[in-house]
Amino acid sequence: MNLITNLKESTAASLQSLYQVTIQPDQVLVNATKPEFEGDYTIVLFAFVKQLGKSPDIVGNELGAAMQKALPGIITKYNIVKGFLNFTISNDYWLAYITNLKPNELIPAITKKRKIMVEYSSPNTNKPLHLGHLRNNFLGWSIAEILKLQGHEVVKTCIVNDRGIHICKSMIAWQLFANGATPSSTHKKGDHFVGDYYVKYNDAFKAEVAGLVSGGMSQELAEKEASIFKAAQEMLLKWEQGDTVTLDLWKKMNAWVYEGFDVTYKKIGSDFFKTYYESNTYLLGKELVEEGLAKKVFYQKEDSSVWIDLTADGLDEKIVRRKDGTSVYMTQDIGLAQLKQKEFNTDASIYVVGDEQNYHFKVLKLICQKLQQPAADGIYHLSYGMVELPTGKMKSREGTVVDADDLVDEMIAISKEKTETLGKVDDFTPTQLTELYNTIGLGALKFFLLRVDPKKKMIFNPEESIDFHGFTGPFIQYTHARIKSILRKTGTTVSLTPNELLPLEKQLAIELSSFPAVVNEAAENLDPSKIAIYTFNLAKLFNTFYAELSIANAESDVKKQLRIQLGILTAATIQKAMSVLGIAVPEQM
RNA sequence: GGUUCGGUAGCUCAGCUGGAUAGAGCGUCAUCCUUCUAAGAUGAGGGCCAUUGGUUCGAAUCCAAUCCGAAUCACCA
Repeated sequence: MNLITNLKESTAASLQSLYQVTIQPDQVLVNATKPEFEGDYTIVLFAFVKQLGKSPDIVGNELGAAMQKALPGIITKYNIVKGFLNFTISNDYWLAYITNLKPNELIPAITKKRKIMVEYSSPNTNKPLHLGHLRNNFLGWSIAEILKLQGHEVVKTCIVNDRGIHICKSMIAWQLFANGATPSSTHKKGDHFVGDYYVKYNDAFKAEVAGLVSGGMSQELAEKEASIFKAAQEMLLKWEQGDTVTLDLWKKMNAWVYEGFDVTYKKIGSDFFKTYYESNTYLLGKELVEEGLAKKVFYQKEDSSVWIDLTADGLDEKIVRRKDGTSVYMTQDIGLAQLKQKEFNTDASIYVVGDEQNYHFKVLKLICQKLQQPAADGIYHLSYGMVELPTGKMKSREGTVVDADDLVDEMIAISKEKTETLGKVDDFTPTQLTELYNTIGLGALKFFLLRVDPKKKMIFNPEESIDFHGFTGPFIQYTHARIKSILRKTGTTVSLTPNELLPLEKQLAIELSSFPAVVNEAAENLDPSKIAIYTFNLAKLFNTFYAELSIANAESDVKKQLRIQLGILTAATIQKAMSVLGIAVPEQM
């Protein structure tokens, strides 16, 4: 059993037998003891003191003695300072812990396995991926891996927004301005090629509107009357009517985009078990509306449009079917939610979508619950904040975005440059070097985007390149490479039983022991940053350990073997933790 | 205006189910490579935790009000 859980339960049991009070183990607060006090773990006594009407010193002493008796061989001593009960855990406990821990069994299997869908990425086929998509992809992929590490079954999905007026805009612009150019004729990546025409559309549109406005038309009217906009609208209509010429163009241009996306996804390591296309799902939800009307969850207005009244839940009225009988975004999404649940029989469904859609998902979940859809309670919106530039928001139509491909390439180029300057990998083959540059460049980028709380918006300054020192991916990768370098020299065979433990060795053991709890926390909060922070702290601690104590030239063989074991476990924990962030750790760098 | 989310060091961020003297990284300054990889370590400096009031033995953390910022409140997706 986990030591902290053990301490909590033991505290509750001791309080019960000492004072006949019932306290839930969860209510016992166990902290790591602050370095300036003696001990390893601290129990805060104030909570019980009040209830018992005794002084903290008396409760502390009685509880401390009882705990020591209850956990023989684990608690060696205790002290009380101002209402804090500090326990010192025996070295033997930690030595046994280290000796018995297996590098491939760091995370205990959970008992309640669930089937969870994670939907992420959600690209539009009118533009290439940008920095915001990267945050989405890394978050989605990572949370899926964290849940898998815990033992859950995870289905990664992607919904591609491949239809609509915005797609028609780039199609129109291509017809008008491309002269039959293609990605291969211009040597451009397909998604970038198409994205350029989306920008061209907006330029032409703006110019046309400006012309109309200077001719005396109001801005609002000009935006509706611009011929290029009307052409896009007309195209959407043709698309919906199944016009073959339009559909062919649409298929052709989308194919270019997918070719480009594939390259990017492969590079950044995103993968999906199933991809849904909005062109296939946008009509979903029709029967659902009927069902909702029958269940009296929805109601119909005079103009025959269908609505749901959520005012009792503190929200608004929401339309679910237009008067012309077509379904809206919300209805499609409910339909898709139902489809996904049926297809995969999921217990829970996580949507990785930006926080501008918080309201949408709140409503989505509520409607699914009211319709009594299975697993409606298992809908979670992993809401993340925008990535902004120092100048403000990124806008695709204005071309002020940090492009995903460009950024990835730049990170890899920087890692190449730095690696060459340091000159530590002269024995690598060209293939190994390419792989290493990718590993480090992507590691820096992924760590940068995953180390902060997902729900907070973050600012990215393209002028300052992403760091390779300190709280970064490469720092952790470096620590791993360092450990592996030592282990290559010392070997990894451990046979002697250790018998003493220095403070730094103990600190490492304690840090290692908290990994499963960190994974749990990350999974419960859908927050990979918890793992990023933990891994950084572990690496930092190891580096201090490394600077203070020698492994290869330890004081004795027993010490050497103990430290080899600590090295093995630290490397394994770093590797595992980084792997769920999507970051590989090199053997040498 | 309603709802939701933010405001912590010069910058980027932890800490938020209340607990001991508020922590990292970057940047600045100073030390440490003839001993396991210096993408490292050690130290210094840097704070009215937005403001005010409340609850409490104890508040960055909880409550209320105020100020500042963002998102949303589409028959767009």
